[in-house]
Amino acid sequence: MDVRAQILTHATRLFAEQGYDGTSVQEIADAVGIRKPSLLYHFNSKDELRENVISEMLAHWNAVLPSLLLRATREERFDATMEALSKFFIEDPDRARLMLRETLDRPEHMRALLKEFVRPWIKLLGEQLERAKAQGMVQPGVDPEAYAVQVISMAVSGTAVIDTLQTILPNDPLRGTTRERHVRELIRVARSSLYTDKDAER
Amino acid sequence: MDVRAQILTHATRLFAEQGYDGTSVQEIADAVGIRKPSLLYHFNSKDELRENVISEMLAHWNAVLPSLLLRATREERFDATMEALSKFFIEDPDRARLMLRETLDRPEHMRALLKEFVRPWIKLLGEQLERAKAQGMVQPGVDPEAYAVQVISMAVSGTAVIDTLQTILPNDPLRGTTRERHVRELIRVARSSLYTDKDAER
DNA sequence: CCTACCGATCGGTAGG
DNA sequence: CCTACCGATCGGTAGG
Repeated sequence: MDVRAQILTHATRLFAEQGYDGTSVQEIADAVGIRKPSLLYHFNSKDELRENVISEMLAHWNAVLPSLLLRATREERFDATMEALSKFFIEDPDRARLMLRETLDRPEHMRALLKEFVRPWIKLLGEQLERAKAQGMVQPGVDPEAYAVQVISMAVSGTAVIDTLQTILPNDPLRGTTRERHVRELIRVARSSLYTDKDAER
Repeated sequence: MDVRAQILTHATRLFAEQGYDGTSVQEIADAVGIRKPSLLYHFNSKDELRENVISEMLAHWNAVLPSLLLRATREERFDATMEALSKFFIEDPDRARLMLRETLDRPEHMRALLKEFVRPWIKLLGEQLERAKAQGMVQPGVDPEAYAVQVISMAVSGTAVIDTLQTILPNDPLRGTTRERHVRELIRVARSSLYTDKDAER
């Protein structure tokens, strides 16, 4: 792996764990095993490094998520899609944490990113749900776009904090680990609050 | 208002907006209108100030939330309770943002706080839902404790990021503002994924 | 609650 | 990619 990629990897991890202001350039350089000025040769400033970390992550999302969301049209594929969406974040909680931190630290920047990368998908999903609603497949009370936003935000923020919630949602021999219980309940909640056909559950 | 309270107020706001590491003691002192060493006379260190900010907020919670959660037993009161819970966070989004930041920045500390202040309520709520489930009032698929955690985490993190989500969930003349749509959908999702009696909706 | 001051660390630059 | 170094700011202390 070349140095640039190594810097991005360690910066992503440290920014997610400690935040941008809580992480020094020195710390990242130490993790990579180079001197601070060497790092600043590859990325001209700490801020430029942060922007590259974010945009690299969004690029990864854009390569994976679209194919996931497109499958969400049909009910029988809903479980699979939600599960994949959760898995995408759970397999690397740093993704969710970084997004959440950027939302808290630079709301205006995040607004621009959401508008460009997420809004089109919400709109598409909203339209599909609107049609399903007209056909009576979706509960009449549903606000399709608000629902879509709700579910995505549940998946992201849920994943970001799940390890900390372990204390209040213990492992259960019958129900599985905290993570399993949390993901299963997330999918169940999302599912049973959407479709009309309640018998299709489980 | 005495100086101590002023310091806490401004520190709460600034920590919520910019984070602990993103806020200097100087900045807080400026907001209050005193010199930095004067602030450090009231709170011996920045860390001590942070601890006071957090514990003051938890004290506020503990004065308000218990009475809310106790009302959650009966279905007919569910809407009112969820609405009050959402309103509690929405009326001052800094509360939610601060909690979320503390969870990201100091997960071990937050774990201790959750264990002490939140876990008992989750357990109680879980037991009540378990009984309601035995009576057939609650859907068979529900994991009561996981559900309770899910709903609270939805309310907290949803509130923390709602202003930023405005871009992807626009105001709608028919459905109201972003906040209204978000809160309404949150309540609908929480409600319709819990009870058996679907006709009681709306 | 203030002035004056401290060592440590911050992001970043010069020059090779 | 390194050594050497910069001014600015950090949290915090002494002393009144």
